[in-house]
Amino acid sequence: MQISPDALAQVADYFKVLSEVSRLQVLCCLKSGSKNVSDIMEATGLGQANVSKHLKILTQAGILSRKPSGVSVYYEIADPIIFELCELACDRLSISLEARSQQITKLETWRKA
Amino acid sequence: MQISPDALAQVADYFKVLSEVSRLQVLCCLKSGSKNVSDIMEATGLGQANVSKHLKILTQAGILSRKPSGVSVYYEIADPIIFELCELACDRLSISLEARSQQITKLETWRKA
DNA sequence: TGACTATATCACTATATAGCTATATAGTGA
DNA sequence: TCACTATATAGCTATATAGTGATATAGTCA
Repeated sequence: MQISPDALAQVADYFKVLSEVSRLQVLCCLKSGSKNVSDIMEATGLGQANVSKHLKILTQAGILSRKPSGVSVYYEIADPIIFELCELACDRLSISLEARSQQITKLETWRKA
Repeated sequence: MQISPDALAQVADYFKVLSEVSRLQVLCCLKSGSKNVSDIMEATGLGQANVSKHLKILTQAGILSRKPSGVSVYYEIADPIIFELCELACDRLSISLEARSQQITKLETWRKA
């Protein structure tokens, strides 16, 4: 193993941030542009404390940027790379779904033979 | 929100598989080629039951393929895309490390001023 | 200043899972 | 068949964290 566990831990932490549905929902609803916390709550249906917590995690990971404006706070995507990551993951998922359906087809062919 | 939480859940699950140091260690040690469970145990230093569990998770996610051979079982990377994912994550991490060190530099410049 | 609103944080519960030990299963050679 | 080895699984504990309700903080307007 050439890569140190410490370095891998950073990568793992980064993926962990992206491994929660609620956070992905937040990212999706910010894809169209900057929003404040109330907007995000409405768009995602998540509770206020919960949204706040997720926003903090995403911001600390460098994925979102935080811009207070008057009494509210606007968040926006700081790092569009995450969408590339998500697309890669989606590609992989669609491939594996295809593979699965091919297997099912194969099984059915087998059963009929 | 256009994307259904169900679809996001699949993406989240995929990232979750990649969000554990032990599993990244396994992937790293398989980057050079197929290995059996004992080899993986030795390369990673993980316990047998634990390795077995992680291998199952990675295989079910479609990331590894499993090939029994006699009394042992060889695993190999089924989907090299994961390394692209990891590289993207690493790029992002190095960028944020850079940004952080720039901020520190900025702070120090400020302090000296 | 005080009332009001938006956001952040705290304290808690419930759930998920990494890692461990012990055990089960499967393949191999006597 | 039995003994042996490699891998998988079951049961367990400890830890992490998502979500919630209550509270704290900060900005705005009267």
